[in-house]
Amino acid sequence: MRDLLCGNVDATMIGERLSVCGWVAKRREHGEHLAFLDLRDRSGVVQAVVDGSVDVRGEYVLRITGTVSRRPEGTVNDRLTTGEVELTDCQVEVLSAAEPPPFQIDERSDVDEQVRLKYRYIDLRRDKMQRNLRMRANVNATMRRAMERQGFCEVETPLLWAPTPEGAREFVVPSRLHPGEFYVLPQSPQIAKQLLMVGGLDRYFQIARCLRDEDLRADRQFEFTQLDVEASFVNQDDIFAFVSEAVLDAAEEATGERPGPIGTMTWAAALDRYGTDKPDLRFAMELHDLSAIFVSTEVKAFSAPTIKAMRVPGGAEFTRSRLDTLTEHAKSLGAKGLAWFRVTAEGLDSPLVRFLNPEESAAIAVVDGAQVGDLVLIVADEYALACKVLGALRLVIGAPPVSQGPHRYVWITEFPLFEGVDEDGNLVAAHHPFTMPHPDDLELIDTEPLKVRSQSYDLVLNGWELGSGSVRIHRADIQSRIFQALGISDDEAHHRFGFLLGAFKYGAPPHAGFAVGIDRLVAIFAGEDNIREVIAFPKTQSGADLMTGAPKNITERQIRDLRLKFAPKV
RNA sequence: GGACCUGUGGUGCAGCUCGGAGUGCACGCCGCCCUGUCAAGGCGGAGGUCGCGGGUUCAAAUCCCGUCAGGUCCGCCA
Repeated sequence: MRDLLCGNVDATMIGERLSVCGWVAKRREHGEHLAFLDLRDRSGVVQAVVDGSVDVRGEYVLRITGTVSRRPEGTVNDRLTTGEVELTDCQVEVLSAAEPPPFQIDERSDVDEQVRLKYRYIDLRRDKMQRNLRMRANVNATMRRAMERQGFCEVETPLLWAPTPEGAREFVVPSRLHPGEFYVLPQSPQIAKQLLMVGGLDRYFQIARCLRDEDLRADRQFEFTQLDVEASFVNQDDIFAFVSEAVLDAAEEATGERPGPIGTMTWAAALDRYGTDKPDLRFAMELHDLSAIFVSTEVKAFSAPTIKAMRVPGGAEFTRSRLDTLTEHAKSLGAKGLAWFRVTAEGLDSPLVRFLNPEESAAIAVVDGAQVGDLVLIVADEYALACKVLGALRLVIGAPPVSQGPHRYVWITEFPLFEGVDEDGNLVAAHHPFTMPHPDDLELIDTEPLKVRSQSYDLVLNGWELGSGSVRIHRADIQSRIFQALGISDDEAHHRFGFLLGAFKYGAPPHAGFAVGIDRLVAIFAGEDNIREVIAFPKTQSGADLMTGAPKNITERQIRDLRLKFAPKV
């Protein structure tokens, strides 16, 4: 039907008679004797010259057969890759007529996302969406090659899985053949891939869809895609090497530049220095601890276990209203307040300054090498809250847009095994209950469980959590101690994870794994601050698909077959 | 569950503080003119439940209350 793509027509073809197919991107009519048509397909645009008027409108689908000709002197268009040539003596065949689209398909117009999502099939014609989805396909292909090269075997795992309550809320699928019973869609192939290790697959990967019925965000959809990895007879460093290879290959494919090796940082250091477990290393503004200086302070606002300070370069210029906004932000995150100190040539400037003793003033004035013109922000609270609040302010004040700055990867290691206790007083697993504790901390499980580090790790890029993984427990004795600590009885463990524990009885290899969030990875490569821009058919924040109308009612017949009934709305 | 922002011809925006006739801008659309444009140009035209409901008022796009939709965030995301 066509000889080549619109964007590939070039000067080497001059004189040839060729056919191209595509959509009318633009028409410029000059009376009844001359018209220009820009024909667009996935590769770009080419100009066709029509002698006489032509009865087509925007977005008509055409097949144009014409002679590739050099454009006349002075009419070359440098902004088009095909701008040197044009198609002449054109024969135009209308393959499909089109109504005027609900919005204009060009990169200049900024269309409301509600409209774009309703007509996603039109939105996808835009050059940016074409580029993003193509980049995503290339990233997938590159990572798949990297895993295969490293001896990994791609295995598909079920979408209809057994409920394993705990963790993310699961999407539930009613069973027709077993009324009253349910499958769930996997939050991740976690248990399946561990069973593949018991099954001797040795090195598994999958570009896997994961589903979680949790509230959506700019970086979270109900369904998302991971490069899911698990390997036997390996340690944490081996996993870092496998995953780095795939991610760095993907980065090189997407950006044309291969990043250097990915460094590591402990979870404790990340929290202490950046106030988060996913630090954005594109900029400094590290947190500093002034607790020792204020240990016996007279300043009431600073009578707290932890005093955390952050220098804001040039921040002395912040208006009072901006400082108030920052204070409100800090309070909304749970802080009691936010103390600010302008560093001026005459000393510190702050409502609190008259309460400080000279030693305290001096310490604040030199935080992080502060200079005249800088601002120092201080949060006084419990350690974790002070870090978290200042870490959030650090991002609000300093973080560059997603599309700017270098790509700074880091492995975050030694996450705590437990992240606190639930309302029943039981410990809560920070990662999942199959995570191997740090070998040096096994003795602390019974005495100081919250201090136990785990062999789990995250990959972070520019402040985004790209994925996480861990060395898994493969020994029944350790697993049983962990279940005990989590308040999961033998009976309950057997009920919930019996098939996995059963499998481990028959010879489980030591194994470890990881999963990389592909939506987020591609979004950052594409300079998008929202993963919807790299997903063909995403859902809105309320989980609706504006194009299909999902979620929708099902028929009475379907309800009857599934033997469902609905509780009245509360 | 909560906080904040947005909603005005097909699209994007201005108008909203400080109420006074659906007023304006750009793009698109329709008609006419135009033989080298490429964000083509010129002339003319059509197109509106100011998201929806209620309230205040002589009078509401504008003020108040509620609600729906979209977005950003907190909670949530083993």
